Amino acid sequence: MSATRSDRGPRRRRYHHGDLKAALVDAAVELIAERGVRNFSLAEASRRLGVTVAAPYRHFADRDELVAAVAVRAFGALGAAVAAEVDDADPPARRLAAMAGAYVRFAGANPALFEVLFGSGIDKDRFPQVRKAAEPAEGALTSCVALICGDDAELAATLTDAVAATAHGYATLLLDGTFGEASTAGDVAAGGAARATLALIEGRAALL
Amino acid sequence: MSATRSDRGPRRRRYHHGDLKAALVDAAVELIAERGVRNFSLAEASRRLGVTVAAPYRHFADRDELVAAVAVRAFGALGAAVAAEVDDADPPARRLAAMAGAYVRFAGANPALFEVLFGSGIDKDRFPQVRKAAEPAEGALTSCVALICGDDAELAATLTDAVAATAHGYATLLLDGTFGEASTAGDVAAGGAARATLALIEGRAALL
DNA sequence: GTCTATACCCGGATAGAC
DNA sequence: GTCTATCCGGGTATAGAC
Repeated sequence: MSATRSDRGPRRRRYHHGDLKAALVDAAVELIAERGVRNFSLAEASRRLGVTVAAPYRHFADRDELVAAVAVRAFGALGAAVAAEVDDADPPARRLAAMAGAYVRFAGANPALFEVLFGSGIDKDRFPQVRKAAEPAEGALTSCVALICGDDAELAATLTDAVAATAHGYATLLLDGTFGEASTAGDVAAGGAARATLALIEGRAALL
Repeated sequence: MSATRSDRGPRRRRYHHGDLKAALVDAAVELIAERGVRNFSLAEASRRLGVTVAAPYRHFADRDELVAAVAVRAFGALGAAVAAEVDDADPPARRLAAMAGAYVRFAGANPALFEVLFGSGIDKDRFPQVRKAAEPAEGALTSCVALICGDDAELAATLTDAVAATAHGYATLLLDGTFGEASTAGDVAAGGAARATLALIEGRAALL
């Protein structure tokens, strides 16, 4: 048993040097993508980086704090995906439908990240950064709805909820397998969300 | 340390007698309601029943099999809650909206059970009973939609998805705290889901 | 059908050396 | 800032007695 540490196992270079914090977030994203948030552990992230289990505690108070960091990143990616869908040349209704579709498509393409955001019982009071990170995406939604509803603030608020809930529902059902496991399921769900959004807009008089 | 087993702890009577299987499902429902599916363990359920950790394995192959049994029960309760909302005297649109509201209200009233159904990564291929248990609720939905869409099967299928996704979205956002933590949040979400359902019906032409 | 006992593995978290 | 070493707790699952 005289094996030195570097003998056993296909570990990467160690992080004696710099940004272990950032490296941990990267590793966490990878691991969560591979095995889900549920089975994610600080210990395994440490192992993957070739670092001892004690090291992360210099950078994160506990496991949850690292998961929160992943959530911040995930909200950023989600916001970018939705914003990328906005084409100012399109009429507002079309834009809103595209945003709903992008939301669902993001969930289908990044199920683990989406799960971090909504299925990991993360404490948003303890980690206000997470709530903060969600604001860009929310803003894109509300401002687009405002264009449709004009100055009817009550309708705008209700329609915003309805569109958000519908897109979110398609996304979660997609991840639950309701639309099948095939690679086409994501497109089916995204298309459904987009058209449902249009239907909500058309029938919005019934919202009040 | 000569304490006999019955000395330590406020255990209930032991189950040397009968329906440990049913008792385990009951205990699981309680525990999951108290602490969530995530933190549910066979071991703790055993403890609560005053039974050793080995006993459950006579009745369930593993933890997941017990969780699946809880899911079957939960789907039954959900189906009953939705069906109870159907009043044949009402017009179909109103009925559908009421069902959506009932779905959301069930989630708000039984967050843990709802979480078992959709947030516990339960393998529905391994446990087909779970999928089976969902059918009554689905049937109530589809048959109501059929009354609205007449013989347009494609529209019916799309509207069914849209209504389901919308109700599901309101339910999951409700449990995520989006509508606040107050006791009124459930009613807000349920009302929103019902009205959004009406809007989807009104605007259903945009679904195709 | 339930018990006792135990083997096993894993994760969280900390103390103290370097 | 990372290491070594370790404690602690918890859950899963099995073997074999009763």
